[in-house]
Amino acid sequence: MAEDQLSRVFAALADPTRRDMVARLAVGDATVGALAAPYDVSVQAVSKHIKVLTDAGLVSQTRDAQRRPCHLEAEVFDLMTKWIERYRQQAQERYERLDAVLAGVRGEEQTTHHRHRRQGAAS
Amino acid sequence: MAEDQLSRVFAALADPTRRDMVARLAVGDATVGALAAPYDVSVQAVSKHIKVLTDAGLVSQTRDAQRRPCHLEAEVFDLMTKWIERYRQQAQERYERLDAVLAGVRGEEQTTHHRHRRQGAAS
DNA sequence: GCTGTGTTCAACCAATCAGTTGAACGAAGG
DNA sequence: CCTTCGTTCAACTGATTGGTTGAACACAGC
Repeated sequence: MAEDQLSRVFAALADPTRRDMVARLAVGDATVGALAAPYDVSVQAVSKHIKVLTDAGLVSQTRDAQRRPCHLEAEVFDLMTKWIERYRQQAQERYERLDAVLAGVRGEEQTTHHRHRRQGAAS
Repeated sequence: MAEDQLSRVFAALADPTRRDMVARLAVGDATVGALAAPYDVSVQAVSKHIKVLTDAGLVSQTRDAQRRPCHLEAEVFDLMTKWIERYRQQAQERYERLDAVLAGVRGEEQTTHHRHRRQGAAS
C-alpha cells in the first residue's frame, strides 16, 4: 500500500531536525558526518534520522569510499502533494458550494464571513 | 513558531486513521460519534485523534446541543504545501543544473565549489 | 599488516503515543 | 427531578521514538 509509505513520509517530516536535514540536502548531497555537524547530537542519532528518511523513501545513500553520501529523492514529495491537494481541493469545493447555497436560498446580506454552519447540508 | 505547527501537522497526518478522518471531513462536517463509527476503536480514542488534529489546526469544533461537529480547516494545508514545494523545487533545480553541468563539461572535473561526486551514473 | 576515519549495530533509557476502561460533564427530553 | 446521549477527562498500559554509549564494520593510507 502507498498508505504505508505516506505514513512513513509524514512521520519522517514531523521531526524538525529531519526537516532541516531535508532542507540542507535540497541544496546538495552530504555525508552523514557533514549532516551531523551542525546539530548538538551524536553522529549515531543522525544516522538513525537518515535511516528514517531512507525508509520513507526521501533519501538514498550511495557509497564513496568509507563515506555514504545522502541524496534527496524528490519524487516522494509528489505522493504527499497529491494527497494534500486532493483533500484541500475537496474541502475548498465544498466551501464554495456552501457559499452558493447560502447565497441562493437566503439571498440575504451574507457579505461577511459566515462562521461554521454545521452539517446536514451535505447529502 | 510556524516550525512547531508544521511538526504538529505532519505528525497528525502520519497516522492512517487520522488521515482517513481528514478525508471524510473533506466531504462534510461530522460529529465525533459519526466519525468514530467506521473504526474498530472506542469513541474516546477517536476523540483523542480529533484533539491531535485540532491542535494541529487541521480541524475546528463547534457546538450543536450536546454534539461537537468537526470541521476541516483547509488553510493549514497551505503551510505544508509551501514547505514541500520549496524543497522539492530546490532539489529539482539542482538536478537540472547538474544535468547541464554533465552535458557541458562531460567527464571533466570542476574543483570550484561542492564536490559533486554524485552517485548513480558517476562511479 | 596496522591505524585512523566514517558509519552503522546493539543495548539501554526517558518520553511520548495510541489504545484501553471508568467516571464525569453538558444538554435534551421524558 | 432523573435519565439518556454525546463527548471529554483521568489513570493506566504496551509500543514506539529520539536520544545515549560502546562495540563492530568498511575502507584508505601509512
